[in-house]
Amino acid sequence: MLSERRLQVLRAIVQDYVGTEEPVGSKALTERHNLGVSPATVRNDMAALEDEGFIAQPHTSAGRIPTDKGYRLFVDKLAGVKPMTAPERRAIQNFLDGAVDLDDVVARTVRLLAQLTRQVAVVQYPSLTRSTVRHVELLSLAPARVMLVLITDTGRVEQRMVDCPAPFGEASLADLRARLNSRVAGRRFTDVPRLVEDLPEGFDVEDRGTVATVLSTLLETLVEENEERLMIGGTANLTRFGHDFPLTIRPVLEALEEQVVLLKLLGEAGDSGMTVRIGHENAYEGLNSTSVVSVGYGSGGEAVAKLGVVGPTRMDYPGTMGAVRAVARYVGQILAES
Amino acid sequence: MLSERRLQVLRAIVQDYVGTEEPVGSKALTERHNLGVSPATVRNDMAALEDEGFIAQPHTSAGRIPTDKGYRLFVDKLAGVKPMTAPERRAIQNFLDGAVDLDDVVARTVRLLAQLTRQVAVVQYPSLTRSTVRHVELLSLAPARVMLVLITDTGRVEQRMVDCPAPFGEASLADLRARLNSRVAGRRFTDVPRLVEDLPEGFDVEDRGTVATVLSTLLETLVEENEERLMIGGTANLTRFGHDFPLTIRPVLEALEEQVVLLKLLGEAGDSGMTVRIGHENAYEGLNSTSVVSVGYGSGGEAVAKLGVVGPTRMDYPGTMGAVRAVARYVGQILAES
DNA sequence: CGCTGGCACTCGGACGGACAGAGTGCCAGG
DNA sequence: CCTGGCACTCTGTCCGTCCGAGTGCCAGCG
Repeated sequence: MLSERRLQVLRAIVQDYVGTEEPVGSKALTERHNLGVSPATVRNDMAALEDEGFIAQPHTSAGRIPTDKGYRLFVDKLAGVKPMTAPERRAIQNFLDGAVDLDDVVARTVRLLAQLTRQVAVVQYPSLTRSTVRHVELLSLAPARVMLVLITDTGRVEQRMVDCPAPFGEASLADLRARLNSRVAGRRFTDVPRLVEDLPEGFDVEDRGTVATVLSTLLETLVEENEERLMIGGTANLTRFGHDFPLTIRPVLEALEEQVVLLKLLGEAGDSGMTVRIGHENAYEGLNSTSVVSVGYGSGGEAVAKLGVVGPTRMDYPGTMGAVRAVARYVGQILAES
Repeated sequence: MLSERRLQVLRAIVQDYVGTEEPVGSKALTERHNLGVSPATVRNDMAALEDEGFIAQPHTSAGRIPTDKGYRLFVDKLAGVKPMTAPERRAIQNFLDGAVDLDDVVARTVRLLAQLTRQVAVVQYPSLTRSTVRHVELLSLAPARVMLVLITDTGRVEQRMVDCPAPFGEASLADLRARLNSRVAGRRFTDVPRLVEDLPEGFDVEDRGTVATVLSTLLETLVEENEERLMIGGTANLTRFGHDFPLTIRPVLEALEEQVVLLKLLGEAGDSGMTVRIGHENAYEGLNSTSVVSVGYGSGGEAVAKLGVVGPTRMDYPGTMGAVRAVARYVGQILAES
């Protein structure tokens, strides 16, 4: 077990390194933090911390920088979450309150997060699978062509074109619309398949094919995982990443373009509470020199989607975590109101 | 006027510089292109081209690189558009054919363009203002709450929540829906305001307020320019930009995040045919070291939106223009089919 | 036993001069 | 008008030196 002072030394190293981006030496440490001991003592502590794998030196006779393991300890034990100041809270609320629809909420959230943290922000659209159905609408566009519109409690709208095997009258359509809504409105998406299972049986033989087609399209829409959408922003902040650009930045940009990767990343994060993945803790290799801070948000008590930021492992964890948590909270409120 | 050979020299300089990214000297030119003259002659031509402002040297005694003006001449007079090869055409078609809805078409187009050109791709969603209305749907979500869904001929769907000043019955809603659609279905967006002007007059006094509210929301949706959406991709290609990263790349990333800037950029481009904006020809300062190649695309003869790529001024213009044109053509076909 | 000051050592980054190579401009001659 | 030749200029690179920051270790002190 590490002594109290050694933990303080680690904390000081992380803080200084995050601030200066340069390896920090024993002398600078004692000058900037009054640890009450001499550089020589700090050197001994540093050697111990290095043995344990919390810090490393880029070259012999250079200062130390934290390792992923060091950041992990810092986040877990040495630092809290820095709460937003009152003006910041007001700014967040004002900014989000102006949103006119779901797209706008998400867009504003991305901008806000990117600005607050000065990092890359990622916001997932409220997930279909955890939402409930508000309404299902069927529109006849042509005799054998129906548009299916699905509206969720979070305001998200999905639409699909359905080519029917046989012409489908307005009356039948109205009938289907009514029956469908009476069964699924207000229900969770996961329950829908069970609820509509026997629906075709109530219809005339000639319409059953069409009903089945419509239903299967509906179910597809519900499960289709690749319909999970997300929005990213603040990529310009990547330029503040480090000195060796092309190599570091490229895989990150690539990862950000692969929505699948990002969704997986957010998906792997814990369901409740804030998750911080540091450097190599990220399964995706291109993000090995980044940290991801994410948290669920939702309109009620339950999380319907996640949001977070991607930044260099050398980031201000307390501040970032504070911003992410605060934004998630306010977005939840906005969604609950609408 | 420049002699034929001097134009050839300029063409050769552009081609070599695009290929190597390094200033090109007189000797290298004569070796790689058989111009039939000696380096000394080429040097004289280069001096003339430099006097005219088509090329420049980064330092005394370095090779020459083309200026924006040089690229302009190259694009206008010296190079054509390189057509896609047959396999490339097939690949484009195959890739786009798999799309399931409008979002998917746009997403695939972005990926495709980014891959083909190895640059940043920008695709604008089919514009509302130039489209026609396919259907307007009204859904009652609560006694005084209506959802307005607008479906366009290009498959785009917009929805808006409307808070009514007074409760609005199902019968009235159905009435409004029917009257509204009979007037606007199949019409161009720009005609809609005129067509619905006197609509509230046909309703009971107590419903008129609600009808007016719904209509004004509809009109808002139609004109709201900031609803012009676009999708970008291939930002990872920015890492191939140049050597002096942070400075070059940052303003570009910032511009790409400002959808307003991009929309303006595409908007300023000519309505018909392909537009190439080189370096300082771009009004937006952050893009002064980039070129933008854009073209309109549409489902019929008329363009409903634009797409293009953003890359370094040092780009393969013929190839890029070929790819952009080909993709626009196929996207138009896909839209016409659906 | 832990902290401290001192000391020798190592290494990276900055500085500066020398050098090679590429490219130019100019000029005289064909 | 083209060409070969020549002197010049500039950049990038290599190499040796030097300086400073930082370390590890050790002996001494409380």
